[in-house]
Amino acid sequence: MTNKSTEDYLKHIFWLNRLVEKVTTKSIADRMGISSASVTDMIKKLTHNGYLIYEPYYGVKLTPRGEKLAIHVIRRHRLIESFLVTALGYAWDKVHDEAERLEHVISEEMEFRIDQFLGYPKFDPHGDPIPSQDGVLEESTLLPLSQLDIGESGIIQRISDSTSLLNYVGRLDIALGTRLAVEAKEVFDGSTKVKVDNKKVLHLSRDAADQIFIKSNSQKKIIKKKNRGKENA
Amino acid sequence: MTNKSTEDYLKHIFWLNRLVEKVTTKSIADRMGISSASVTDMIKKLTHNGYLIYEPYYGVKLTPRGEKLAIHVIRRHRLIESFLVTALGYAWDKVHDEAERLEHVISEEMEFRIDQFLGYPKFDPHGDPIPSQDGVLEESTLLPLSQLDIGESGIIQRISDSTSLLNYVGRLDIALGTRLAVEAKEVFDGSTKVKVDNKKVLHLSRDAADQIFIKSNSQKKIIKKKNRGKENA
DNA sequence: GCTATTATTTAGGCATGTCTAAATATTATA
DNA sequence: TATAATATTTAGACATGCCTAAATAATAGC
Repeated sequence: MTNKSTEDYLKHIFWLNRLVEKVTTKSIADRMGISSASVTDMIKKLTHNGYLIYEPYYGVKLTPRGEKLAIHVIRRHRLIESFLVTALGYAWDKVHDEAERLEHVISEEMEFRIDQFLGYPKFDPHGDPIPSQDGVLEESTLLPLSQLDIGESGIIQRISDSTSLLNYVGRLDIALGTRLAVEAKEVFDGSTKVKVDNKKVLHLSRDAADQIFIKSNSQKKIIKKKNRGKENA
Repeated sequence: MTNKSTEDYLKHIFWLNRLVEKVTTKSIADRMGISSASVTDMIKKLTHNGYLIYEPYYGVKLTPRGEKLAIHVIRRHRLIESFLVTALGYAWDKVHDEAERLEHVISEEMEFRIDQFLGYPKFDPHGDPIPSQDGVLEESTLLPLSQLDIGESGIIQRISDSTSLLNYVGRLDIALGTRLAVEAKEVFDGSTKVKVDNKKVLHLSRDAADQIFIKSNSQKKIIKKKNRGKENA
């Protein structure tokens, strides 16, 4: 079996790869909150073990083997989150940390039994797609709230799985399924003014609006957008 | 939080204490399958952290703090085993290893939610008592099969939670609730000949008969008996 | 194109938990 | 009780994964 560190590095690298052009030593260090020197060491080990290809200053790329393991960890994470909500009645915005630890210790059998218990779900409680058993992770076709134009509206389909974000939106009383309409966008700081369910009006920061995903009424082109931050599972 | 090693040492010491008079460095090393030198090191750390009192050649004793943590780990282990059986349909003799890993990572909240989900059970799937939330572990009043006399019979209430034993009894097709009657006992090796549910006849080794516990029809005195082996949770 | 900034690696450490081999202490036995 | 057997500890290593400080390499800006 692989160990926790390996799984964590590969998971973070997998997500970084969707966020930035080059997954460099420093970007990994920043994301994981550790020193670059430590990352250098681990990159050597992961490369040695066939999970990565590395070119200094250019960055790392996951090998098929590395990507497979990363996606497997994400699958376990999302299945566990779903299970905690469904079987144990956890609030959907409180499952992240528990899953973060459990994802490294459950057996294949437990993974399978959870999947079965849940009826082979396609999405987790945040609206994130659950990778299939054979390692396929669906690409999202949803738009971040930050890309909706003024006057557009839609329903929240996914909210990035980050503890601080979920805490925040939890306090705002919005969740998956909530309908939002964009009333205004502030050029200065990129914040968005939205009307919630035709009632309350909220101001969401650029950061938040980047991580809240909408199925728009007028579903339009998806623009490849680079943001940053420690979202995802 | 405490770490896995600390929890494992304390758990093993707790059980050893019920099995042998003196929990020595060597007995811990043997039980855990590691070297005595390693145990010496860890005893120092655990003593330093207030979990143990140690006297060379005499052995270790858990402090109240150490015993509390050991029992807490046992509680988590047994709740997890129960949960895997009840919620995920695991076979009762296949949950040990999974629980062995999960017991070190679940949160207090998860422990509580599992307990609640199960309806605050008093016993796990092997018939072992689950320690209460405030750290009380019931003493068993059951008799090991090895102590029944010829002609006595009873029902299996508990089978020690050891992977190899459970594997063995699983193949023999006996489980909690099975009625056994003692037909003969072999003086030479301590083995027991039992009739199962008035049908099949089985020969059980001394080792197995020590770890299968019976509620006898003629419930009699409990004799403090010392056995050995890596049973328990 | 050179210098300043930034990124990366190396060197040397530390903590954890394990090992083997050798030294030392204790207990058991003849 | 002396010696043999056993238990324990010490010494020196190793792997993992992290650190800081210093050295080196690359990129960016003037």
